[in-house]
Amino acid sequence: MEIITRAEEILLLSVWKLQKEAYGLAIRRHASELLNREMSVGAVYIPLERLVKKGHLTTWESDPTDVRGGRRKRFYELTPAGLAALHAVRQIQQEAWSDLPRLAFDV
Amino acid sequence: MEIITRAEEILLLSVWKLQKEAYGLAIRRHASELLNREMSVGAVYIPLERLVKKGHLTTWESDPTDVRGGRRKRFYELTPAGLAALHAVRQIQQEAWSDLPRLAFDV
DNA sequence: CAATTTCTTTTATAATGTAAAACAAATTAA
DNA sequence: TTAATTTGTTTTACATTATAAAAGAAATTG
Repeated sequence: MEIITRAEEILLLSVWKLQKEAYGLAIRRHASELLNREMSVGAVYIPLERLVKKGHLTTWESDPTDVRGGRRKRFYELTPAGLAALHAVRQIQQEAWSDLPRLAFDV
Repeated sequence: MEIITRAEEILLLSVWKLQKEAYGLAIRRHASELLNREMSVGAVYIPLERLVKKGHLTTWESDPTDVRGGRRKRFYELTPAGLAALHAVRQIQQEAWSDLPRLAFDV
């Protein structure tokens, strides 16, 4: 199992969280909130495309809705492989953060 | 606060964990165990050097010991800034992993 | 059909990650 | 006293990932 990067983790979790509203700009907004800084558009779409290619996400283009102007949305959904990758990284994190000794400062 | 990468997180936590034994190859061994794969030498020393430059680690070269052959060790220690960076990333992780809805599969 | 809105794609570059090779400093053996 | 061995670090060269900014597309509204 290839370990995912932090950007990939945040994007996969954003897709998971947003469920039926997981499209590019909404993912960008959510991920930006998690990170407390505005992500650029490219910093979202390019990793998303990579995650699709790796099989961690599926994607499709929506039909136009009659609710708004603007271009069609591209939606994303987590695959079982994507979920497995998240579980794997979670496990590593928990292991890495366990049994840390006291420090000389700021304990 | 610049968010650290996963490699940086693993290396900082390894330094923290190893305490007085935090030198290059020992860090490599520990981080490799955490990730369940052998990290190359460069994959450790280069990010370590970057972390020193960013102020997240301090480093110094040991005196030779009379216990073994081999070159002197370069030790590393976490700085308060490094600890703060770890706390920051930890907080983001906890937020990102909270309140996730049920999935259609493998729940 | 021009203007506006919402959204995605592309481009170009910077930063990070990695393997492999080279190099260095110590001890031990011949 | 030097060759061999051991342990460790540094350098090099390249692949992958991250990012900002610009461009392009598809929809609605005036």
